[in-house]
Amino acid sequence: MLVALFMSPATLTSRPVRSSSREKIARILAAARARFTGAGYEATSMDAIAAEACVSKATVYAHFRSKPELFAAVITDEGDQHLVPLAAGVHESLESVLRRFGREASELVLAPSTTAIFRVIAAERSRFPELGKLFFEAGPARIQGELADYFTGAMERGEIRRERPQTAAIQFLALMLGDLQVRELLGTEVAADLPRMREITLEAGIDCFLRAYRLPAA
Amino acid sequence: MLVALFMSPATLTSRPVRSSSREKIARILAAARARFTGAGYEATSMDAIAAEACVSKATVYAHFRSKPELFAAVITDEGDQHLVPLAAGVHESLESVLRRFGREASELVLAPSTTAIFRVIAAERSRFPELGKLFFEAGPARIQGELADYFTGAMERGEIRRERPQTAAIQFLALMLGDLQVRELLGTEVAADLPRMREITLEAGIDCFLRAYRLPAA
DNA sequence: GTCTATAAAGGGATAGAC
DNA sequence: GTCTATCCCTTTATAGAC
Repeated sequence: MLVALFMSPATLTSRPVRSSSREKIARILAAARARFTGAGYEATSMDAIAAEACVSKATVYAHFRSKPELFAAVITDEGDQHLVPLAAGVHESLESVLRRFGREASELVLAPSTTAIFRVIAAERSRFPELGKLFFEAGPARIQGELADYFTGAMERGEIRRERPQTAAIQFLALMLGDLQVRELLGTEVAADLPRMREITLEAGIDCFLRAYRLPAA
Repeated sequence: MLVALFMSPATLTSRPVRSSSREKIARILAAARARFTGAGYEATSMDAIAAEACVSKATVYAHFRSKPELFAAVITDEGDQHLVPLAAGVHESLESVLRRFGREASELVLAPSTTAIFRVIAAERSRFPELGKLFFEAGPARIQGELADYFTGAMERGEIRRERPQTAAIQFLALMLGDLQVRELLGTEVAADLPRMREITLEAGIDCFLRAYRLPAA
């Protein structure tokens, strides 16, 4: 009876079903993401996804019309998680901003989960051409843009040499990664040493960039 | 009769068979390479490879025990094609050497065939861990080593600032590629503009590197 | 060595009960 | 919406004739 006071008829009928359904969809997406990024698109079966999500295969098909559609949903869902916001304090030095931003960008790009999703998008490029562009725009392009905007200001303030801001941003990011992204994509056992390698590459990259771009303070 | 003079019995019996067999193996490898790099490992069927090589599937299995073995053979075969030899003339300027080497490396790494093989190796990293390492050692690592050796000499000659040669090599190569490798892997429609983008990235990269590393001539 | 034919298993997708 | 059971096709790999 008390239960009836807290649970309306609607809650007892349609609501629990819909709520449960939402959870199922979330579990399906999570399972699909794990399998697709772990084993690849073709090597992942709908059976495996259903099993990992603890639902029947028919339930998967009730929410996603087909395997390609589920894959697209996973990648799109990944969406805007690949942006590094760059908020420079007014009194912060150039070097300090670069180090902070460089570290965040490097950590994000070289994170195993990022590498895994990158791998599968690159692999399925011919089957899902639009997803590659989508990922590039949501990730690398926005990081570049963020940094280019900062460089525009730094050039106007006379902190760094005038050059195309976009070019400077691309070069800075390339220096932050060195060969680590390629190493990770190919799986050359950097995993254990990754944090150390990242830091070394970061410091050397900042040094190189500043030598090439820094202007003596007025 | 004349034919008999030029074709020994051995040629008429065993040789043609073995020669034909060699050709078949070559065709199988070529077909496998095309399919694997084009559609990916899982999406490529042994039937498709056999058909493209114009042999029966049983013939494929007569020469390669399984699909994984054929894949490994393809990647290994790719082998040492990814080295850029760096022969610097004695009287050649630093800038000229860098431009020549940078262009060759950039063209090699960004070639569609290289990108395609890179994609499939990265995608199959978990199933074939050793192939990723093999590719890195045969390709990027050797290019880095070649360049690092040159930088060692250039540092001793006082042409560039002293720094770890390996670090300088990695930074130079990163600057040569900018974001073009990532763009190509993801398929962001640079294909048409690629030669122009390569050249722009190359010049900007050399400029950046020289500003960071060049020492005034003694 | 090379072929045709086939075995054995797994995958995407759906029918139908609840 | 969710499940069980099933259809139908493709895939890897092999058997057996030549």
